[in-house]
Amino acid sequence: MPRYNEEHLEELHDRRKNQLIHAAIKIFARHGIKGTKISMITEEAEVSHGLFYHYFKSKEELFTMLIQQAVQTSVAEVENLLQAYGTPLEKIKLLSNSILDESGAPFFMLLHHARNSEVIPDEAKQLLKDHSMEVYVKLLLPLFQEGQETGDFIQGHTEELISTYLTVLSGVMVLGEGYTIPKIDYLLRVIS
Amino acid sequence: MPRYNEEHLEELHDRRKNQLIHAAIKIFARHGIKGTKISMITEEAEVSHGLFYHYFKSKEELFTMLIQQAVQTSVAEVENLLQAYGTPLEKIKLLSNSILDESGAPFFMLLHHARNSEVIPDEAKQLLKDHSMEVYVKLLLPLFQEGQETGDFIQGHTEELISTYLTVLSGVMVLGEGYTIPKIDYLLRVIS
Amino acid sequence: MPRYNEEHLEELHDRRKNQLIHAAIKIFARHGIKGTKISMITEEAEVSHGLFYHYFKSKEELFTMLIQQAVQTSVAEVENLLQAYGTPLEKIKLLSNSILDESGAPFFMLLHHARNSEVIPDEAKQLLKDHSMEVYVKLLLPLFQEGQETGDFIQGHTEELISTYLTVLSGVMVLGEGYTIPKIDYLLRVIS
Amino acid sequence: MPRYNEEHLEELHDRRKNQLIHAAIKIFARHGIKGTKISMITEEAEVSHGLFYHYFKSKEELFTMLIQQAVQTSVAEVENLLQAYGTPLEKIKLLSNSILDESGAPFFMLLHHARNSEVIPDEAKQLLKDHSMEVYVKLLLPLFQEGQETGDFIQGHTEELISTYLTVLSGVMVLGEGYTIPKIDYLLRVIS
DNA sequence: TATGAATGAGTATTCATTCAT
DNA sequence: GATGAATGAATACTCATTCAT
Repeated sequence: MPRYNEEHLEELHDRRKNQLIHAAIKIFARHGIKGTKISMITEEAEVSHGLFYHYFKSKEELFTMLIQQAVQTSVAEVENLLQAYGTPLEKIKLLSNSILDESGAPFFMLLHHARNSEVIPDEAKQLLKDHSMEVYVKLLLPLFQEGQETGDFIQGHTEELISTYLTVLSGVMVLGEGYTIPKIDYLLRVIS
Repeated sequence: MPRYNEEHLEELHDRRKNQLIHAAIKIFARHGIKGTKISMITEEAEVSHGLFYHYFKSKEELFTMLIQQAVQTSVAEVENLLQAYGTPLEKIKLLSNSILDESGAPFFMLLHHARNSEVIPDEAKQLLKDHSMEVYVKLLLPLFQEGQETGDFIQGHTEELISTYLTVLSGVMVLGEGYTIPKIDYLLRVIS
Repeated sequence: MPRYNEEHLEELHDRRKNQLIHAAIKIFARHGIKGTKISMITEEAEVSHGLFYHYFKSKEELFTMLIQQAVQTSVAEVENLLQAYGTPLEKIKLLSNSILDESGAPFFMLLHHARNSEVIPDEAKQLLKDHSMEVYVKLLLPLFQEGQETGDFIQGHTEELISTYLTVLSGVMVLGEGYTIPKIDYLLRVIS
Repeated sequence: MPRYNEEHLEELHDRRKNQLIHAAIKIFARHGIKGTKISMITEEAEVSHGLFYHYFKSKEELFTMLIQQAVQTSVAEVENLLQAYGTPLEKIKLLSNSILDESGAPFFMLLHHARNSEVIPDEAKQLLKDHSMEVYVKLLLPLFQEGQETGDFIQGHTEELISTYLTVLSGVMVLGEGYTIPKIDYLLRVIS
């Protein structure tokens, strides 16, 4: 048996783990918790199903972890956006684009499944409760107010405007196969 | 020989069946095929689980039937719409409203689950294949062309415009709890 | 509602009951206890499945009753045979014929299923224990001894001879569809 | 990577599978398809019920497979017999013996249940249709013709003679517990 | 009586999880 | 670590039996 040094082993460990995580995101996003079998994940990752349990304690634990990551990442992304240069419209366009490209979808689909699933772990439920639309509305409020002042965005109830736009964005992201993601300029018409 | 008339029996039969169908739509819409247990449906309908199998052969059969109904109903609804009086914009507003109210959501969610489920019966898969966005785009094409001519709708690639609007509508419908359905006038901005 | 007199009603009752019994014999004979559903019996008798329970307490009770009848009838038949006129060979030919014709088969198949079934009621098990091959061997012993003396039958261990012949007869009766019942003269060669 | 070699694993797999197959033959032979529960098979094989489904897709699939094997094996056995040395009578005695010993019974009982079962899979039904008595009659025809010429067997319609003997043999095999298998010389009297 | 809707115990099957190798 | 055999809790489905009409 060849001997690897510690570092190499750890790297291998992480690679395997990421392999499984990526597979899990993909499958969970499409099929939800109940709809995905461990074997679907391990087949996607091209490992044996037994190996799953070397890296994660259970299906639920992994699901919860992914939800947690998704929540954290998304809030961070919005916060970053606010620091960026540009007009409010440009920033929202930036945000929309970062969501609409391929990588954004699994995040929304994961949350979507979490929200509509009977069986998600309590911990995940709590995460979702703390992660309602309101959080984003609050974060984006200053930006939208500024946009309404500059005339970038249409007038009207600001919170409602934000919430509407995010809902449209979320909906489009959640649809999955069989639908073409709309061009961003169409979507921006909702608010500008 | 029975003491009550056949009609009564048949009516009873239909009532029960509808009770179960409504329960099933509600549960399937929320949890998908894998996520719904027969017991969830029968509890919702307040009958024993055994009774389910007096009315349907299996969970899959019922699911397929519901998909079939949904597809048929929706096409019929759009066709009806085209006959209605009013400007193109008014008609689309009518259509949107009939979708956005409570009753429309389960239909979209059902189709959504069907599209993303691994386990749906072959028959249902075929139904979905024949029921792509294209069908609706084709149906609505004359209406949108007219709308573009009258200035009701924005200019540009008509098919893309229809497809975009339907995608936005579908997305919003699919989200389920935790999101507020946007006001229709916001959505109409996408095309008008 | 037309009123029937008592007698008529009773006659109707008996007719129905016999209808069900005949259906049950036919179905039990072919499919055994576990393999026959109440609905198979009631369909054969062309009544609703609910009616079954107006006449019999349970599937098991009916099965046990049929076994009991079968046992009693068969012993009686053999006893009658012994009183008949004719040589031993003629008598055995008579017996064989009465078994090999259509009506005999269900009896053997019923007993066959009872013997090989895990789930038969305790009462039926007891009946079978008391109704082993030995009973018939004992009944037929004098006849066969006489037959061996007259040269009708071959020499050898008499009980074994009887038991062998009855086994062959039973086996042939039990086969059911897909087999042609052999001509009796072939079977009689076993003992004569 | 596994520490033991593939061969070992495969051998283990086969051993388990055979364990289950033998248990299944025994139980199916006695109780038929409907009468055997998976738990009866797995208890006989001393494994958990879940393991059954690692090796077979369903109860029906296993049953069909066993029927198929039985059919194939039996035809092969008869064909081998024809190549053996000896007089026709000796060959038939050989065949009868190989059937009458313990191992032959389950085969006949399996086919018997398959023929009389309502619920056997279509595939199994087809197998049985192709595997009627006629197949064997045709195979054995030359042997019996030779036997009739040499005087080993009695004169008369050859096909009928074969079919009768096979029926007697089958019947005896199908009876199961409660009957003693007759001595072969008695059975051979039917044809010699 | 006669019917078929309704119930629930019993069985088949699936699949997350454990564990020997 | 890696594999896949093994287990058993959870769930789908069947069918004998009851009961309102």
